[in-house]
Amino acid sequence: MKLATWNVNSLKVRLQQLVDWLAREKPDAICLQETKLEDGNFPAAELQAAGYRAAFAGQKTYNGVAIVSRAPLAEVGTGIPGFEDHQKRVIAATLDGVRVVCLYAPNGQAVGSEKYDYKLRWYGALRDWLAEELSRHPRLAVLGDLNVAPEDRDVHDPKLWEGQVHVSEPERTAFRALLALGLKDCFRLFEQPEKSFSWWDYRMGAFRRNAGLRIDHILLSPELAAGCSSCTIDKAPRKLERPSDHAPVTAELS
DNA sequence: ATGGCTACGATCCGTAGA
Repeated sequence: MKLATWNVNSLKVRLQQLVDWLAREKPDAICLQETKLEDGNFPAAELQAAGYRAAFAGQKTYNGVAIVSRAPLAEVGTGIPGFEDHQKRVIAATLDGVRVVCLYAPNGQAVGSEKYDYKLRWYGALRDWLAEELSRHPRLAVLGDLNVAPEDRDVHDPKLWEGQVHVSEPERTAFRALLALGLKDCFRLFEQPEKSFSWWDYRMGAFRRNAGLRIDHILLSPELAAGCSSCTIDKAPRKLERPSDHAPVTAELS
């Protein structure tokens, strides 16, 4: 099984790029973030024509998540149970016997801001919920834009970013709390090129300079991690005209 | 230099992203 995640930064703008990517990479499922579409405008017909069905939870302008899958999607749920949130950041579904959780973590804006507090609260609620999901679903895959660069090697210039949002110690601690549940950072199960990133700022020629962060992640339960054979970041879509600022991340499972 | 793009919904600028 091939699973992927991609923050498309507007599915309306990136639909053709997504359809092209699906045709080329043929994943079994892809988790999308920042669709920025109300559910009535979700391009279900276009994706169906490409051979995929979808579960989605969106809103205008901001946020919005979707799971796009070849197999039927069962037990679809949205949001973190018990965590009141009008922002559409979470959708989960079961496909081919795998529980897939698609996440768009809050950005956090600036350390100490109200949005930063919300990010840490969101992570706390996420941890508790994933602990339950893991006990219910031994085959659990958590994919998405988690908006945390877990280690300094996930940051192009750790000195420049030191203490900043996405890198601050409380955020990294919140991220590690997910790993403490037994989830594995799939990308680090394998030898990877140095300076591997999944996001590059649109400004300052950041992509050309490879001035990026690795903030898009695939976390796997122990059972799925044991059968994982690869995890890669595909930089090709970032080179296209009008790209998303994020690249897709893909994992192969047996 | 604290900016520099991009998307969006609103106008011809503000908010947000990361």
